[in-house]
Amino acid sequence: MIDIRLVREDPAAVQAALARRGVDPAEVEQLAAADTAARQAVGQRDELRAQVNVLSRQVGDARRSGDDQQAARLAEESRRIGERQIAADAAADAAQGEVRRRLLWLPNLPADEAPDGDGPDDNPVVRRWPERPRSYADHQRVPHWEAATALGMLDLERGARMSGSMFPLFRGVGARLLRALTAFALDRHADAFEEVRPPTLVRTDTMVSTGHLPKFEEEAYHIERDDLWAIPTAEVPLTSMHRGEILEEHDLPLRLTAATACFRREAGAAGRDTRGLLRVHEFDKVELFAYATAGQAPAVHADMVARVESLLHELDLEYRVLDLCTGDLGSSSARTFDLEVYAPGADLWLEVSSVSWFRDYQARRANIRYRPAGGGAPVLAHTLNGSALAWARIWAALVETGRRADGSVELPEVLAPYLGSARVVAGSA
RNA sequence: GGAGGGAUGGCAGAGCGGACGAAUGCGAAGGUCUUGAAAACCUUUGGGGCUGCGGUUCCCGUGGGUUCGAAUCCCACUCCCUCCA
Repeated sequence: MIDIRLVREDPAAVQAALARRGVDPAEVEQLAAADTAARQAVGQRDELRAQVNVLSRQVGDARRSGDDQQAARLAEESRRIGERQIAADAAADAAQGEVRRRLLWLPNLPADEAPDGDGPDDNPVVRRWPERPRSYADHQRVPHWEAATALGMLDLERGARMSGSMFPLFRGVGARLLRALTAFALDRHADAFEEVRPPTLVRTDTMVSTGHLPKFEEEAYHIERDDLWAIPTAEVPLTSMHRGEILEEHDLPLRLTAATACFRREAGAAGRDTRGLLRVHEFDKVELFAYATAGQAPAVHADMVARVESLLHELDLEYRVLDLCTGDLGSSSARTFDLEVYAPGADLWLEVSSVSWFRDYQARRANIRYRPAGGGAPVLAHTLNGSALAWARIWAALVETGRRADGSVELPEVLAPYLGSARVVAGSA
């Protein structure tokens, strides 16, 4: 949620900021009007409450001094006001609910530095590595769903038999490669990030805290019988890890990393990039996450991007960094860098990480604060997160990039400690 | 699955219908004393909303209810602990 006070004090600024991402200024006006109405309703309710409280105290006093007649009279008067208060209560609750509903649906304000744009085509490329585009041999121009299936690393057909299409089944070295990548990434972040293994099924509140609900309900798997949601990213449970808490400033930045499965319905994505591992309903991912002060946040954000890039260097994959424009920025995010890897076989840039700074948008939903080192009132924390990395697509890019003329695949040197001799995958035939 | 017990401020823990937003202890911050520290003593020490900054309102797991008045009584739910299967 954005700060309602900002809407009160400078609605034009909020309108201007949100207009950059296509929000109708009328929505801000309606929110401001709802807020005004809510404050009035709450004031009326509190006024009646105050009267009831005064009379109740007087009833007690009268009782104690033995004046039962006076007590009964005061009680009766208080009861009458109490009856009016019932309506005032309902009005105040409804008005506040309306403000909250509107706030929950409103996206975050983009950072000033976030580039303007209408959609994915307007995202500027801020960096690419290697600087000079690589050239690829013909044997690398084979898509992973062919190359890997031939080597017995991937079995999409049988995966689909179990769960439907877009639920991949990895096998043999293919399965081991996922385990290797996860271990590799967790090891690389162990210096600064506490490793966590959170639950992958979470309550509704937990999904609301990050902004995945109510707006993106269609994108998530929901287990109705138990009213639990399958997480689309470890960001969801990690944000709620300290939900409702007041942290100490000296504990910040508080950094966490987690390897989990992630689940996405990919509603509305029908027909787009559906082959192989390009777009799947379930994939493993290592996530980086941080709670920080406003002052720390930019450096923490930059560090996360640097860490992701460092992994990509080590895996020796060609990649580029995009600065997401306002038209493509995630709803909760103020600023996001996407990292895309080049997959020569599919001849596509694949998003493998999205490193986002949410400012206090999620913290306000999740009520995550910290106490300033010098004392004083608690302050909302900033949250940040990024994948490091999403393995299905990395897996695809590694297979395609590492494919050799004889059809075998050589995986990066850096994975040797995790793969041993399996680093080179030859046909099983 | 069944039977009990519990959930109160940073922590421990009292309160079980009316000056209770909450005793007490510990912890923490400031002060006195001291060359410095410890000890001792004094003071302060939960969070949110609205506000004409004088106030006012809400929060004792969550949501309802009873009552003039609820941390306290009733109901439901969630979570924790013990025992049984």
